[in-house]
Amino acid sequence: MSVNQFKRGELYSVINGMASTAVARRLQKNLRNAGIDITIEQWTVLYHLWKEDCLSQQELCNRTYRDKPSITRLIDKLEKQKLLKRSSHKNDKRINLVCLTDAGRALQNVTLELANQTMDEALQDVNKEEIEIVKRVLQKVYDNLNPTSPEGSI
Amino acid sequence: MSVNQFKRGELYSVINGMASTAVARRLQKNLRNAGIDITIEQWTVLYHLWKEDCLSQQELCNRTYRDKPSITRLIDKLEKQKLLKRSSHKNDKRINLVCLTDAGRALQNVTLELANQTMDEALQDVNKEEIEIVKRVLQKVYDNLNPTSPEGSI
DNA sequence: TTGAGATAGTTGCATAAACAACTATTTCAA
DNA sequence: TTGAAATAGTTGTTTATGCAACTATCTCAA
Repeated sequence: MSVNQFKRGELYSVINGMASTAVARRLQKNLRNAGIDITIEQWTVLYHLWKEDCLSQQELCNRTYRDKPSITRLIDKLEKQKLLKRSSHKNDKRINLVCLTDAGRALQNVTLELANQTMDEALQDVNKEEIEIVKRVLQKVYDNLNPTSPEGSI
Repeated sequence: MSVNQFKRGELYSVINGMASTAVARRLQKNLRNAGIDITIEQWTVLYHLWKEDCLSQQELCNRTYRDKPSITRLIDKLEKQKLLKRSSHKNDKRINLVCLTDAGRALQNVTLELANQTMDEALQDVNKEEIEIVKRVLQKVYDNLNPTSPEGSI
């Protein structure tokens, strides 16, 4: 018999969606209220470029857990808004390097502050230890379902 | 200073998406492999009807954490597939009662088994206590961001 | 009694997701 | 050396989301 056979239906709802959707909506709202006109999905791409600029699209796929078509289209939009720019890799013409523009870099501080604020709202009255457990469990869930994923990268 | 000021950027990624996306993709794949041609979003609607049949669309919104247009369209699709049926409320003509058909009821056992199986895959090597903490924290996150939400309903 | 406001549901528009099928380039082994 | 397989990226199709604006019905207080 399954170890987790109790109330798994409910568990599905918990892990899948409700909290993450609420957080996403709130961050989107906070961005909008600040007059910043990007979606959270676009923000996520920028976030990874702020951590390390000039990544390939494939690398952005790995880091954002999205598939290649999704990244292609997100980058299309961000390039149209002049927040980043595609350029060819010197030695490998298959690869697009995606680099921030000044406008893209300019969004970093404001939006990270908004994201932090959003997480503060979300995590009121949740203590550090509990947060660590949630992080570890959700990472474990991910790894269980993606055996060959890049290790521990969040 | 914020209580949760450590690595909140990473936290965002954890709570928002990566695990829930992985679970959703896996469940979708398991459904597909079993030859069952519905999306997980559609499945979620059916799930709540299996728990309690003949709910209003508004009630389905509350229970699935989706907005009204989303539910309208999911129900459009499910009605087209003859898995459920809209009917008018006797006393209040604004309300659509959404009830399962025999075909809709027939999917219950098979797909719940697949969902349980999926959650077992996802939660390998995660113990009960940790799961309870994750449930509690994510519910807390949701409540923090949705002050007037229906209590504890998962 | 009536009409303003609340509630239930629908439609339109923009964005994003998954998946399959496609092109271009590179790698590597026979 | 060359060509099959691998890798990087794009396009098409279907489905779903959020938000705003809309219609229909109901409630309740002046």
